[in-house]
Amino acid sequence: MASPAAAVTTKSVFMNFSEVEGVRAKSAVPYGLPIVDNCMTCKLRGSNFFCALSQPSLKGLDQLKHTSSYPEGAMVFMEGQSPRGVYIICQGRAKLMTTSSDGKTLILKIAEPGDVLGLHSVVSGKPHEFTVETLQPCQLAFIPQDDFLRFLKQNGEACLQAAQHISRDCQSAYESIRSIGLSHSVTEKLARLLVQWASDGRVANGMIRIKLALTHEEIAQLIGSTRETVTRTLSELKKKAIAELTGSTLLIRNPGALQALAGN
Amino acid sequence: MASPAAAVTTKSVFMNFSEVEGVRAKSAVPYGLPIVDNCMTCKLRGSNFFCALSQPSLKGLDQLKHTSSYPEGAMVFMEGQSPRGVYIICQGRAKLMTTSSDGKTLILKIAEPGDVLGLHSVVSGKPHEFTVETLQPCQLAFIPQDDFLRFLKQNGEACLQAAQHISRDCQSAYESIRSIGLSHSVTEKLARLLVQWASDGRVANGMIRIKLALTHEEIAQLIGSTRETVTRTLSELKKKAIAELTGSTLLIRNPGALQALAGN
DNA sequence: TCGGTTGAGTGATTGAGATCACACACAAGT
DNA sequence: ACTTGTGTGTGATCTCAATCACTCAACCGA
Repeated sequence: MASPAAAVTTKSVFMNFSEVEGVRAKSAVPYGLPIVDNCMTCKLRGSNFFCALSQPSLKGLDQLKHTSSYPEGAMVFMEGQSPRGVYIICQGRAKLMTTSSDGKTLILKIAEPGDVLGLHSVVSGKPHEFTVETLQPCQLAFIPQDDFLRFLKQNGEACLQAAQHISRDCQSAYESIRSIGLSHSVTEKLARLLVQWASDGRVANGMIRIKLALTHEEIAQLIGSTRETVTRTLSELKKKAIAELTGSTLLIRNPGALQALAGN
Repeated sequence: MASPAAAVTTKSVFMNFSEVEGVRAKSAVPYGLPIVDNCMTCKLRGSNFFCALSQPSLKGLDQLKHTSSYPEGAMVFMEGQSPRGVYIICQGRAKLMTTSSDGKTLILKIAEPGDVLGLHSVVSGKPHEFTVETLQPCQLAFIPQDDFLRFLKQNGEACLQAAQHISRDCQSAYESIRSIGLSHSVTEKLARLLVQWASDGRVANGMIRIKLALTHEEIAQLIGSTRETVTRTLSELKKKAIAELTGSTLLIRNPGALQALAGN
C-alpha cells in the first residue's frame, strides 16, 4: 500500500521557511497547519490526559517531545511494527485500523486531539496491533519509548495518568466489541455509531448537526460492514427522515428514532 | 438472573471449620478449594503481573488484600456497577461477559489465575463494562479501590505494573475485535479460538490435547455465534479429522489444517 | 425409579447482507 | 474538452448462519 509518508519536523520546516521566505519560525505552516511547539503555551490544550498534567510534569514532558507535521493520508506507524515511542495528537484526526489477510479493513477508532497513539504498545513493549493513518493534516508530538518510560518511572502522577489513559482505550475497545459482537443488524450498528457521534454535535431545534469527513467506505469499516450496505442503510434512514448525510455534514432529524434503532 | 452469590471469606471459613471439625485453619477447604492466604508464601504465584512484584511491594499489597472463595457460577461483580476494588484471581477461572438488551450474551474473555479483574474500571473510576461469573470454585484476592489507588500512587513500580496489565487487557480486547470483526465465517472464528487455546495445550505426536470445561453455548458466546452452529461446525471439524471435543477435553488432530482455517 | 433439567445433535426454513456488476456525479489534472 | 479517479446510488444473486422445532443422552435430586 502507501509507503509511510515522511513527516516534516518542526525544525526542518523552520529552516525551509526561513530560507525560502525569510520569515520567522513561528509562522511556519506546513500542510496548511499552524504549528504549536510548546505545550506550556499551547492554546489547544484540552482537559485530556497528558495535556492535563500539572505544570512541572508537563514541563518535563515538553522537553522530551518532538513535534512533527503529517499530511493527510500519512501512515504514522503500522500494525506489527515495534513501537518506537508514543505520539500525542495536537491537531487533526487519524484513524486506527487493522487489516485482515484478505484485505478487509476494520477501523477501531478515530483518534482526536489529546489522544495518545501507541501508548499501550510502548508500555507493554509489544508490537502495535493497529495502523495509524492521518485523515487530515496533523500535528503530532512524539516521545521516544525509553525517554517516555523513564519519565513514567520517575513521575508517579504521569504514570497514573498513563494508566488512566490506557483504561479509556480499553473501555472504548470493549464498547466496540459490544457494538460489533452483540448487534445483529447493520442498521443497529450504524445507528449506534451515529448516536455516539451525535454526542459531540450541535443541537438546533431538535436536530443535531455534525461535521465529519468520512466516506461510506470508512463508515462501513467502522461498523464491520460493506460500503454498499452503508449506502443503502443511510438512504433508508434518509427516507424515514431520521438522519441524512450530505457531503461532510451529518444531520440527525430524529434523535429519538435513531436511539430506538440503536437498541436503546 | 442469578443474584450475586455470597463470597465466603477466609476468616469465616476458618471459623466454621474450626468449630465443626476442630481442624487447623490452614486446612480449610471451602468449595473444595485449598485456601492460599499469603502472597509471600503462595506456591501458585506465576510470572503474572502483580504476582511478579518485588518482595517489598508485594508485601505492601499483601496487607491490603482480603481473600475470598466463591462457588461455581458466582457473580463477582456486574456490568454497570461502580467498581469497589480490584479482584486478583488466585485460583479458578471466571468468564467476563456483556449482555445486550435482548438477552444475547458475549463472553469477552476467560480469566485465569494471575489475572486482575476490574482493574481498568478502578483506575478510570468508571462503571464495570462487563459481568464476571466464576466457571469453577475460585479464590480471589480483593483490594478496595481507595487502598489500591493509594498504593499505586505511592508505589511507582506497581503503578507501571498496573499500566502494563491494563495494556495487556487492551491488547486482548483489540484481538477480540479483530477476530470478531474481520472474519466472515464462523468456522474461521472457531478455528482461531481453538488455535489460541492450543498454545497452552499438551503436545503428543503431532496432536494437541487441551482441558477446558465450556459448553457449546459458551463457545458460541465467545465467538459471537449460536449454539447450534457451533455444534455443527465442531462436528464438521471432527468429520474432517481436524479437531474434536469430547467431554471437557479438546483434541486437535491436525494443527496445520486448523491454522489454515483460522485464516493464517 | 422417575420426572426434571441441561447439553448436544440434526433437519427445514428463511432472511439479512455480502458480492458482483453496473451507472452516474463530480473533482482534478493534462 | 478529454481522461482518470474517487465516491455514491441501485439492481440481481447467492450464501451462510440465525432461527425454529424437534429428539436424544446424561446427570441429578427426590
